[in-house]
Amino acid sequence: MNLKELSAILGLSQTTVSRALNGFPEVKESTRLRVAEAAARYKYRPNARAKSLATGRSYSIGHIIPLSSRKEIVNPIFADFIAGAGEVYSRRGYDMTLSVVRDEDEERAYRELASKGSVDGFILHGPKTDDPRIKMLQALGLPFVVHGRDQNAPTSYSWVDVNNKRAFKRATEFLLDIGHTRIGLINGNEASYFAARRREGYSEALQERGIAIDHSVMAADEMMESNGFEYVSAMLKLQDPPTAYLVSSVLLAIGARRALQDAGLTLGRDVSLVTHDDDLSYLPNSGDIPMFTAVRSSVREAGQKCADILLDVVEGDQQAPQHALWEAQLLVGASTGPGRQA
Amino acid sequence: MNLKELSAILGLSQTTVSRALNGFPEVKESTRLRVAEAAARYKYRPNARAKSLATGRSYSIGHIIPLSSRKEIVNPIFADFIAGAGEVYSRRGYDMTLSVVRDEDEERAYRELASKGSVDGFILHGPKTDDPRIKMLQALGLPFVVHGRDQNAPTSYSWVDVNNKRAFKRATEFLLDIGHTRIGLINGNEASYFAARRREGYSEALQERGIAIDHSVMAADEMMESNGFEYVSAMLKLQDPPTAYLVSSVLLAIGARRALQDAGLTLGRDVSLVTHDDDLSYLPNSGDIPMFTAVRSSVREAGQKCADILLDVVEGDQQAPQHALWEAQLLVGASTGPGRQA
DNA sequence: GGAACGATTCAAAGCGCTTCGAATTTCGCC
DNA sequence: GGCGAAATTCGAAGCGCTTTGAATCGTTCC
Repeated sequence: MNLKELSAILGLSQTTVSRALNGFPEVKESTRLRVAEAAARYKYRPNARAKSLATGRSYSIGHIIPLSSRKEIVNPIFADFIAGAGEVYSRRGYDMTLSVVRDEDEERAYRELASKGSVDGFILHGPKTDDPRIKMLQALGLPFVVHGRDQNAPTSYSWVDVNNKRAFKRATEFLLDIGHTRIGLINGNEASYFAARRREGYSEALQERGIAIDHSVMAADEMMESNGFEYVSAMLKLQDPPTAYLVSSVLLAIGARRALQDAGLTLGRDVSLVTHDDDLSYLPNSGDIPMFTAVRSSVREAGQKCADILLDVVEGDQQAPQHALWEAQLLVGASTGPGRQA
Repeated sequence: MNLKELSAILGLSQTTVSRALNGFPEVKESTRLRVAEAAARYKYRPNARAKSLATGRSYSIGHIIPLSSRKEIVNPIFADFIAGAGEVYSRRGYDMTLSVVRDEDEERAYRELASKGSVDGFILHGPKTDDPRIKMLQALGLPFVVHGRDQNAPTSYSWVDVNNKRAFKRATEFLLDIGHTRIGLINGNEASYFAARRREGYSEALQERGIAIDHSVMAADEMMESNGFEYVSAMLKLQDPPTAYLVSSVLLAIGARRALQDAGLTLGRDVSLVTHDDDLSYLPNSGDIPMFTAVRSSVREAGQKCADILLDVVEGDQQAPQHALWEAQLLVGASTGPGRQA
């Protein structure tokens, strides 16, 4: 069933039917009703391609998911982020166009989706420090929102981010307050802006208490279980291993726990750990007493927020770049306890 | 830059330029070259919407991701599955259209994407036993491939699946062989066909050895860390707790390990565990000695296979339904050891 | 030299929808 | 009863591409 057929059935012009369906004011109310009814009865749905050709809008938002080419890892937060964004898209009548590409093809993927007219805007994931993609997207001219941010970027743009520096500073201070002075950091890849900021927070907290930065208890890499295990295992072999760890994701924390367990150490008693918690649906860290003490911020909500901001821009309701900087909650769980007196 | 402009520059008709670009035979070779060169120089890319309106094809594949409405959980395997499928789409010139919807809206989402003409086909995820979506998709008339299968479905369709029953039977036999007779099962939601099959494999292996099925050591639920923890914790409180566990995902296994650890038990020594391993990129269970003994099958490869099969159908190279039934590898890792003599 | 034919190229219609500008109705009021 | 404005509705053009059927060009062959 297409517009032509539907209007023929109704004995109206395509113009009127189209307007009735799209809520234009110049259609008589009784006509609108009649049209709506017929549309429902014949299950008429406008062809999205034709509509978008006619309007120049595609009603689809592009997400480019880079595949770390060395390790072929998909960032596990995508599932939840996309769930959040996807809810908003559905609600507001948009689709999501996803491209999974290797790092090196990422820029091309953006250009292609844009020049093919497949999307009305983009969500940019995981910006690096001095991320060239931001400049590129601005040049492309399509609206976009960044999940995360890059303060070094030359101009302004919309973003949604967690105050990563503050979160990690607070987490570090929390560990210091309960008596730890030797704190290991297992961070995400520090080329990413968020990880760089977390490290700054960690460093700043230590320095303010006069504790020297020790690179032998700092690591930065992909946030996967095995890395949590590897880096903590390595640090345990040091002369004076950390008595506490600050890690950048629950997956790292789980790996860390495994390493500690293998060494016969118990989390929350022998060693403390604070993790960043993206509140992933399949890795809940909740309950009466969460298993990990954590700085938490929901990736899913970030997805919703990014989508809402982007659609506001796409629909022209908003011109000026929008920002949302969220503070992470500090949640005390079972993985922390007083530092042993050295 | 659009076709009209490009052909004007070249002094050719749109027809010829279009044909040159799309590899039709009736274009003089020298002309084709000239066109290709100009297209590259001016970075011409055909407008996907216009192309698809003209051809009736959309060059996009739909994935509907259901959000478990009770728990709002996104299945963590999606990230890897989509990475696999996405690679194939990119390579073969397709996009992926993703919709995240609540369970109850799923059927509507399929219909909508289909009637809007937004996609050329679908991938159906996680079929349940007697899944109504399969019938519905057949009625819709668009090609589709199921990741997993439902043997109770009335008619034939394409699918890619793991031999879940065999895998779990082998895993159970493995545990039996090394001396375990009391084996707990922490399965995925058994409304899903894959989980039902796994349970069959488990049951069959036990029955063949004359061991009674005991529902008090069987659980089936969402495959998240916390559930692994909860169910194993509960089973540990039984009169005679299992000496071994068979679990349906690495996340469950991780939760199980935590429960065991909290009870002062060590995996591979006091208690054994075999897990299904989807080989997720951020949860690697590898290394010289994998941390978990596992039956493994790559979800990412399944994504690739599904995509390839689907595109073959979409492009008309294939008519008959295709099937791929993969056997899982049984990988011995560190989580299993001889059962204690009771 | 011209008919016949294959090789190229082209003009125009059409995909299904929106939207501009014009035409037609309807209505209030003198 | 008739006029002008407001309320509705309509015809047709256009979005950018593919594709059909026709036109043009260059060769070959008698």
